[in-house]
Amino acid sequence: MLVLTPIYGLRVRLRHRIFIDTGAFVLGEVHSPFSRKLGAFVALSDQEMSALDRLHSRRRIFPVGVDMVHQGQTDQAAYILASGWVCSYKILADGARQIVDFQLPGDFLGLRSVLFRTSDHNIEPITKVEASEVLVCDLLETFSETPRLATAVLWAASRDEAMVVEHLVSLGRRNAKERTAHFLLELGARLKLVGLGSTSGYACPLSQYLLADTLGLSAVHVNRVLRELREDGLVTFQNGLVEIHDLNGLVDLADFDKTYLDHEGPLLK
Amino acid sequence: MLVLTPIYGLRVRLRHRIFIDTGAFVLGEVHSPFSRKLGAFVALSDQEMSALDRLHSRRRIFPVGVDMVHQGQTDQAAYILASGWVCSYKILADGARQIVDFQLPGDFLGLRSVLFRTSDHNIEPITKVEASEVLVCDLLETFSETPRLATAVLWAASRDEAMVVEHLVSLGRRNAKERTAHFLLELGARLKLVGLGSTSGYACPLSQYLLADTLGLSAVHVNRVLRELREDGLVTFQNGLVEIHDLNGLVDLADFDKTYLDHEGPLLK
DNA sequence: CGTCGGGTTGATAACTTTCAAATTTCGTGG
DNA sequence: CCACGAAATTTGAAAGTTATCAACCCGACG
Repeated sequence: MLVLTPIYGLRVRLRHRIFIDTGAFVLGEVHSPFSRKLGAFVALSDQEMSALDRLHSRRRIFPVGVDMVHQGQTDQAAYILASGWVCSYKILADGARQIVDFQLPGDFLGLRSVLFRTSDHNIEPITKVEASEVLVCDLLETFSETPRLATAVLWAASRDEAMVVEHLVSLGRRNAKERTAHFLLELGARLKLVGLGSTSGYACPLSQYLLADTLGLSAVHVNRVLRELREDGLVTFQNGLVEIHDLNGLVDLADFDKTYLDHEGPLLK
Repeated sequence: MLVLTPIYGLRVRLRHRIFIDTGAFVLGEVHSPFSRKLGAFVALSDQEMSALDRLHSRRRIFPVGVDMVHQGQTDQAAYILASGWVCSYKILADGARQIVDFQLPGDFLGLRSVLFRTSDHNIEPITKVEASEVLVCDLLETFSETPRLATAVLWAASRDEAMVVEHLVSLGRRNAKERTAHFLLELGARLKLVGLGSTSGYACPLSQYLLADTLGLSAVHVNRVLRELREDGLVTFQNGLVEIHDLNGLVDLADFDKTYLDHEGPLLK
């Protein structure tokens, strides 16, 4: 049920021509990352699972580099990411960019912007993206038919919010190394939740420039920090692959909240 | 109707014994900052106004320095701040603190934590605080009777969220001076919305330590930055009073989004 | 092949913190 | 009303962190 069949997802070419899948899955054959993630919060029945899958009807594809949403754009849609990664960011007057958050497969996109109508940030695909457009009415209908799903979505949304806050804390009070470590751990925890990674590593399509704009650093410094982390035997981030060599060391360095990593079963039976 | 009668709010003693009120108001005689703020988003009828005022029945007082909410605490309540300032913050393992957000009179407190049940941050009063405890059921009832209020509250919540994001951007991509300027402007805009300040200044009970923990700086550096801003003729922050001497200069320096400052009438008639 | 977008490294500059000490302000008890 | 101690502000000097500039390398791709 959870076998991932790589077909058209982003692929990372490694030395020696090994391919690693970063998020594609075949619809219909397996449950989506979205169901999988929600399933981690609330134990879902088959009926609830299929109610979720029905949300994935209006499938759309977005190419790399073309913004899905612009600052100030109205007529927002909400999406569920099926495969690929996107980032939401803001641009300052001097051209500097700050990435606020990434959305990974299984994440909801623009849930709030729909309510608020206008978006105050840009959203850009990092990789080729497949997403299901979700109409507000469909969502509400699903919620009223299967209320436990509403709980699960709310839970997921709260987690996203908590992550933005943790990101803020990182920028304010962690140094470059701690910040980078924290970010890599968090990414890992999120990916693990949707079956795209483990505590030992994951495929990651982010360039050092993207990392820099996320961590509030310069790309050059990100490079140095990654080297230090590598030399310390903590993590390796090379060729699109993050390998965690010393989980405890990293968690320790980053002051990472382990509860993210550790919940195996659903929180709500 | 909007006369503010200072009675028991925080007062700031200035040179020459001038007192400035920072948030007290007499309940019953005037509408609360909360109604006032929501009124800025959605034009409210008298009936809606009084529906709001009814939410203020369970009044509670919190002294300075005693946390209202602890990290990990369950059984959350939601509050509407009537007077005084509070901050929400996180503490890192090494003892460093990052303030995520301030709540000012008229702000909602813990709206989300109620849903999520446990709080992942601490909340502490900066000044003596008066807040109305709001029961979820009362809130929902109010919303169903006066749906436009739900819109307004949602609007306010979205604004709060946007502010956290903007804060994150500041920490990531603005230097100390820009960041400080941005923060002071934002605070001003928020206070103006509830009638506690104008574009020329406001009373502010924050110490330089609090500022430092907000801006991700050291207290010493905050002090220097404030001096620079003062010497540049932009703002003055002394004796609990922020005076904006060159609004355009500040807005320019901070790359501040003026739409915050400029909406005079309600956005939704 | 040549270009182009990453990645890597060194040298230098800019920004921010830390430490230490003096000064001012504030609250409280006499 | 004054005096005292605690807390907050202010300033200087030195150290640490991160950015910027410049150069070079490498693999992918047309």
